[in-house]
Amino acid sequence: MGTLSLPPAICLMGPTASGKTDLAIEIAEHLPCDIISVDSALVYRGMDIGSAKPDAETLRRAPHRLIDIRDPSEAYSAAEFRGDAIAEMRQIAARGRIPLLVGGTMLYFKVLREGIANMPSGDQAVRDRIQQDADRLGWAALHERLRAVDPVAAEKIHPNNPQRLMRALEVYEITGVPLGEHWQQQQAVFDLPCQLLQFAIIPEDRAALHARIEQRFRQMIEQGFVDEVKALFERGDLNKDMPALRAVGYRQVWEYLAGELSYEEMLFRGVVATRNLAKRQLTWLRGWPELNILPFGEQKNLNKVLNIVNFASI
RNA sequence: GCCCAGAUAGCUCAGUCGGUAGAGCAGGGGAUUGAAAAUCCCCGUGUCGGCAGUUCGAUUCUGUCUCUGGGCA
Repeated sequence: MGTLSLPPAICLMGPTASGKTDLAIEIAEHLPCDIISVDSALVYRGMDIGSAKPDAETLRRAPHRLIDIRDPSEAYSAAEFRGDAIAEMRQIAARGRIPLLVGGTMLYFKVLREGIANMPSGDQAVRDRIQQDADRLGWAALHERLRAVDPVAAEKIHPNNPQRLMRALEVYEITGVPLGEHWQQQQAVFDLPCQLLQFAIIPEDRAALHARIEQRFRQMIEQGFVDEVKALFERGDLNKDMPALRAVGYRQVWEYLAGELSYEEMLFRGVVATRNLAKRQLTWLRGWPELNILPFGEQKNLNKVLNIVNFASI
């Protein structure tokens, strides 16, 4: 582990629609905490309803950092998140307060804890070039190309996974060093310089979470989700391949607005996409190290968190 | 009432020239290093609508009944 140059922080994780935000705000009312959002969709401005971003009133009472820091035309990344989050944690600690990291983007939590290899960020020009090769030769051929220069990565990446093949080829093309070697070079220096007290809301009953997800999606629609996406749709400079518009719900409403889906189909697929997301989030959480598990929708969760935090004497 | 078309996995359907069946979606499990709310991998026994007949053998052919569409009266 690296040096513990920062005081401990609290993490609150869990699948979508599990009530993380509500619990976080309660915690912030009882402890001197400042909230940092750990969410790849909340970073986008103008994406409020469909991302279940806390409303303006809530944000006034309990400010969230790392929300609304990107335009939907821009990309954000796990590596950027790590740098941003640590900077915010330092600031919060400097004021003698406790960072409370809340969200459902599990890769961000992982990268925060364990670090990320020092590699170049994505380069659109390089990606376009690789995509052209893929269109011409097929991804199977590109997988072979990767195997020749980076057998370690090729072994780990399935030939049907264009996104990861793309990234591995991109890193090699830009640096001339295989992804596999970058991973090797990753050192303890990347470890997070502070202790984390980790909590996760994990629904015991999947059906209950599914019900909540469907109810919430319908509620978003009632609150004007379609108009929200319509505003993005009509800007004219956005498209549905951009990371922001690939977000759950936004993609389906976008396709509805583009005439590719009926209203009913959009509703159904939006709910399904959200359920699938929750499942993937729960997969991350299963076997997550040093986790304090909180049941779904329990009043006692706040006390449980306060007790454990007290015990850890933060 | 008559005619036609259907009835197969939770849903939409394919298929079996007679040897008890498989896709997509849903659902479940897993992976996860600058797109991660992304991307990808694995998982399919179901009285093949009921009953009867032909047959060594019927989900498949025949008859009949029930139900659902559509048409004609």
